[in-house]
Amino acid sequence: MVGRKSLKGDYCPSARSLDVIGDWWSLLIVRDAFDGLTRFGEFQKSLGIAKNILSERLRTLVSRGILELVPAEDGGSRMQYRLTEMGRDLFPVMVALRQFGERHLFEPDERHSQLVERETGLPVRLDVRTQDGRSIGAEDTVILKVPE
Amino acid sequence: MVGRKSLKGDYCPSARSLDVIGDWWSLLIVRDAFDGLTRFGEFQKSLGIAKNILSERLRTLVSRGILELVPAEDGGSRMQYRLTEMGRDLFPVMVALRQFGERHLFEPDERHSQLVERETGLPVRLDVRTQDGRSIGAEDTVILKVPE
DNA sequence: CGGTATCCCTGAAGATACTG
DNA sequence: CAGTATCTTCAGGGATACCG
Repeated sequence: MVGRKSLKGDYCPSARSLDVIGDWWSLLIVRDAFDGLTRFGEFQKSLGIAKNILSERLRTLVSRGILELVPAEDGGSRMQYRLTEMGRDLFPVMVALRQFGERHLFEPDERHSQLVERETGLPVRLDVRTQDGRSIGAEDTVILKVPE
Repeated sequence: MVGRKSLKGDYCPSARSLDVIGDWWSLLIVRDAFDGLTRFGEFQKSLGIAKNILSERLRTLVSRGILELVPAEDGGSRMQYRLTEMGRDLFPVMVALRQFGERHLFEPDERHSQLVERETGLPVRLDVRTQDGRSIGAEDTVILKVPE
């Protein structure tokens, strides 16, 4: 994506994810998609990105299966970009980024947008757990490598 | 970081996070740090990155408070890079990326590394919940914007 | 080993004009 | 409105040489 080698063949799932959505604009587009944006113009206005760049990014995201291009609901001939099921699986990534930002990148008195449950207004959190539900930290984990 | 405007002033925590760790190399360095790497040479070998680039990235990560440079444990005069507490708070981000990659970017028969609890060997998972512990999806949430 | 200093090159991003 | 087509710029990144 930049001047770097692809990580398609890497055995590490995180690396592959970075290869697919690891560039700045793509993540911001996905963020906006979670935020309900669907139209080319909406993304452009929100991001202040050049149209050709946006066009290329959207096309890439569609080709990777993160977004899909579907007829707009308003019945017109226009199309809209929507998150696929795969795209929606990026939700935890977005929440994790948000949580980190909230915790470390705002001054105490500084306000920021909040992610809450629609029905109840309760703040949304995210944590790492074992399969049997115990919450754990990085220190408690280890990576099992694939034998080369 | 690339040819783009800074998001320091953005009200969205996700955007700010991307501003701090949103480039490819930084995330891979952080991944390796979680994996236990601490030395310049270890990162270089693992990533195959040019030394000047690695040097600059490490310096940036230190200046942002993600990594810290501490005397090596072996008593020598060497230093080592370690995750700060703030850096360790990126753990959920890494796990989220990993989980997405595992789910969507590997063939069914393809093997990948695994993140497990050290003590028990149990796989590690991550999910989004409300404050009172109910697991929820993106559809159930909404973003409360900060009034401009 | 653990970097710093240069040089160069590529390609990502912006601006702008144009099209259906 | 929703893009495509060009052109240009500029900084990120690789290679290499050098240093304590």
